[in-house]
Amino acid sequence: MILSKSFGYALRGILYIALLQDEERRIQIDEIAAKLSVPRHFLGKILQNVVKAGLLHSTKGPYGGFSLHADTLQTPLIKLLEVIDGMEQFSKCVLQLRNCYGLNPCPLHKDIEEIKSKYLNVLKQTTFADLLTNDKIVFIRSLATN
Amino acid sequence: MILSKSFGYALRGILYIALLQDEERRIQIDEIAAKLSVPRHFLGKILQNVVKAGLLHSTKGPYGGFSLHADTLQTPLIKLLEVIDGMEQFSKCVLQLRNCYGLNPCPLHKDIEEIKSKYLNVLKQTTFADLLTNDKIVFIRSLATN
DNA sequence: TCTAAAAAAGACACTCATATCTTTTATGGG
DNA sequence: CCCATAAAAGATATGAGTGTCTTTTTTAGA
Repeated sequence: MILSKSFGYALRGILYIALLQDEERRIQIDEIAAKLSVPRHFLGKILQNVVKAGLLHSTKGPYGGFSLHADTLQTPLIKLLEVIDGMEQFSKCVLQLRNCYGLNPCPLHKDIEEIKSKYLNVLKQTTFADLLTNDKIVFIRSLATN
Repeated sequence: MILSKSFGYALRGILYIALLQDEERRIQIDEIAAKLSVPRHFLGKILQNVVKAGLLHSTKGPYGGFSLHADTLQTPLIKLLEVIDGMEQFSKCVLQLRNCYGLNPCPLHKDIEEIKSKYLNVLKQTTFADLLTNDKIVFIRSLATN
């Protein structure tokens, strides 16, 4: 799997918050989990890490919940991947060989490096904002597990 | 991870056999596991599936071991991926959404489909033979876990 | 200060990929 | 036919990712 399930939950959660938050309202985990059909407590743990990483803000207690930081929408997806899955998949050889580089590349080295680099570019160049189209209703549908 | 550990073991095993087998000699699992530094019994189970899938031949008993079928070298890598990891990663949405297609694509749909398709093409177009360069010594080094 | 609401944190369970060890089955050669 | 060899098969273990449930901490408002 290219992206972990956790990454998918995190991304969908962030986009949902981005769409529905406003000055007055923070978004609660119960609402996100319900609307996206995602396991509530598991999502909680994931968003917790996103908060620690500074991509989300959270407050406890009544009227609490999650909201985006000012600059989160301008953040590239790679930042989220770092937080959730880590970057090992990019640094490590696909065949998991320790000395795969330079004069001793693994048989798949060249072809796979090319794909990895295209993939990395997408994640570096795409921001959360780039994913938010203007048809909100359709978009929210596209976030639900359905 | 794009390719599973098992896939790496299987590919390396097949290439090792391809390089060192001849009319007289079949290659034993003990030798492969030792030379590639791969867990012996785990590799056994993996190659067993490769045999069932018809990409390898095996014989038990003295002078037994593994050998390639005549046409295995001309087989594309995708065939091995089907056997080891399955093709679900290509058919499923990266965010694991059931209804991701057409009018209701997930936010990452377009970009990721493009990468998947490049990746799929590499696996379809590359055969085992394509991976066998002519510098055998260096190549075997490139197969070892090291 | 008390209460209710909400995230954080901790404990535990399940599944799957990976790994190890043991037993069984098949086979070539004496 | 027996023995040694080698793969196949079965049982069990480990770790990571995923998921659930319970308890703790924080905070707004009465």
